[in-house]
Parts: sequence; C-alpha cells; structure tokens
Amino acid sequence: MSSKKFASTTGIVPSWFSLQHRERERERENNIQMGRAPCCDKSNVKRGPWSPEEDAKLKAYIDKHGTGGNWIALPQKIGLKRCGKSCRLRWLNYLRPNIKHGGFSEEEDNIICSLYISIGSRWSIIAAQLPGRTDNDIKNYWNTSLKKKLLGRRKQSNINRLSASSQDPKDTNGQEDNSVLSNSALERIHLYMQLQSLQNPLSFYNNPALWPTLHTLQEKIIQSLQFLNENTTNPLMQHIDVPPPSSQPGQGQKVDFYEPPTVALNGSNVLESRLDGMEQFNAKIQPISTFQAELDALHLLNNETIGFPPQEDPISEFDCFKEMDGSKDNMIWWSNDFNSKSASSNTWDATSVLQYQNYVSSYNLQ
DNA sequence: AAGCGCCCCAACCGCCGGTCA
DNA sequence: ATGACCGGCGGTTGGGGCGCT
Repeated sequence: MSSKKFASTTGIVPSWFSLQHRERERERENNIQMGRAPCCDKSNVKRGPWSPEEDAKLKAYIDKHGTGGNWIALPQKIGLKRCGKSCRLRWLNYLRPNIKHGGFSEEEDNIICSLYISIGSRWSIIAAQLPGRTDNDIKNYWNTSLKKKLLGRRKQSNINRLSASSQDPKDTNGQEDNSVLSNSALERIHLYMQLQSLQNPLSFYNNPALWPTLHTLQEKIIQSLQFLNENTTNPLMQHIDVPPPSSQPGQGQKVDFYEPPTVALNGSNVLESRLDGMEQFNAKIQPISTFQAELDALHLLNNETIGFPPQEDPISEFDCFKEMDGSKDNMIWWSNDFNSKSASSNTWDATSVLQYQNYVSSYNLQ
C-alpha cells in the first residue's frame, strides 16, 4: 500500500509546517485581513500527516454519526485540531470505505485516458466513472505514471518545451497575451495526435467514406473550411491559412487544425456502459469550446506546426506504447471503436456541432 | 558505501460556485 | 441584491523511498 509514508508517519514535522510555509501563512493572513475569510483558525490547527489516532477518531465519529453536513464544525465536535477541509480530504481520499489505492487495471487506464483526452483534467468526473477511486488518486496516477506511459518521456520533453514557450505571458513585443495554453490542452493534443496517427493511412480521418452524414449546418461549416483551403478534403484535419491580425491576404501562416476527440467519448464500448449519468456529466463539464479555443490559441501563438517534427518518424515516436502491457492495441481500442461506431451511427452529437460553430465563429468567416 | 536525482503521493492551497440569511 | 459561509475542485508542494552511478 502506497500510504506507507504519511499514514504511518508520526511526529515528523513536515516542511510545510515550518519556515517557508509559516512565511507564506503570514502573507496569507495579511491577505485575509484585506477581505477573504479563513476557513478555519490556521494558527490553531494541526497540519501535515495524519496520525493513526486522528484517523481512528475521525473514522469512528463518521461511522457513527456521518459527516453531519458540516465539515467545518466536525473537528471541534470530536476534539481534533484539524481544519475541516483537511478532515474532509482525509476521509474522502483515505478513510472512506471501499477505497482502492494503486493497482490500476488496463481497463481503468483506458477509461482515464479516454476521458482525459475528451474532457481534460476534470478528475472528479473521471473518478466518478471509476468506483473506489478518488480524484486525487487518479490525478496522481495520471501525473506520475499514465501520462508517461502514453506520451513517452521523449514526447513529454517536447511538450514541456512547447508549453514553456507558450506559457510565456509576454510575446516578443513584450505585450501580454491572455490566450495561454494549458498543459492539459497540450497533452491532450499530443495524445490525440498520437492515437490519430496510428490510424494512418486507412483512418477514419483519411477515409471520406467513413465520415458521418452531416446536418445542413455542419455541411455549411465544412464547406467554409474547405473554402479556406482547397487543397484539403478532410474536414477533420484542415490546413488553414490563418491571417495574422491586420495582415495582407495570403500572408497567413499555415497551421494544422486537429479535430478534438470529444466524439470519441460516445464511441467507446467501455464508456458507454459506465456513462449512464451523462446528463450530470454533461451538465458539469464546460463546453468543448474551451479545448477548441486552446487549439485555436495554439495556432495563433506558435509559428510552429502542431505535431511531430518532420524529421521524426511518427510511428517511431510510439515507443510509449511499447511500455504498455501487451501492445499498442491496448491504446487504440477507443479510437477504433469510435471510427467504426461513429461511421455506422452516421450522426454527430451536439458537442461536435458546437465545436464547428465555435471554430467558424472564431475565424469570423464571411 | 555514499551521494545524487528522480519518482510517488498525501496533503496542502486558492479559487469557484451554490446556498442561505 | 448582496455578502458570508461552506463544499468541492484542480493545481502544487515537498518528504521519503528508491534506483543509479
């Protein structure tokens, strides 16, 4: 069990209890005086790892009385010198019954991967699809293991480089740029591109026969996109001339537009059985336009083409799949599923339509 | 054996949205 | 309508473990 460190640790004063944290705390207290109310009396609560005694106290009380609907008041009731938030976290992530730690299955990997690509780092939503898993666990697992499995170390370094440059809040003119890409979006772009490339040359994206029937609006949008680039017939992977602000026609930079993989969510066998609560799911997630906006921002921010450097063989980049148990078959399951299913269903969901609406409006097509 | 650096993950933080007075 | 309070969330931190040199 991976709780070895903190769960069994007693009496060790962690760093966040000392020096730097005290200074930060003082700063925070100053801020609090300017307005924001504290969630608890920081000077009077214990912080750091939980002792077995504290765990026992908390567990015993909640087993008997429940949380009582008020985490803030709970620690005082049971004589714990802890912040209510800390109690809640300890309970949800560690003490709660039926919590699983570590040992993620391949199926869980697939679900996490699909959902991450589709909705990003909405860990609570992802955790809701994996019984016994906490958002914190999944987040940690993603950040420490799964991401590396999927992206590979080499790719990861590329992403870091790319995100480092794109996250520079000042452009070359020293002007602020608010449309900074999130690491999450970059990771999702890379993940998606890797999976997409595996489909070549007979992929859904390169095979018009597999494209679904479009609504009138969708057709219109596609036509608009094709108008922008007559050399490309695949609406899901456009090469678009993006005119720089106040530029002359024809001076735009050529970029690749990759369709975000939201639709894959609906095509997954595994997910279909698990996403019964999609109403609440959809109600909670932001429209995919966030992701689209980030993609668009990437196009506008970077002169470089999104994707693998031309000198790199895309397939050779997939050493990350060799790290997966079995083969890369393990990871292309969902995209294959999507391809066949979306082709057979002949429909696009509302999100897909929205993506194109956002896309078109973002480029202000006339 | 010792030093170093990377990895893992529990626990923290600030922010945000919902609720209620 | 407004502000306080609270729960929930995603991002970040850093100690300890562990493998490599």
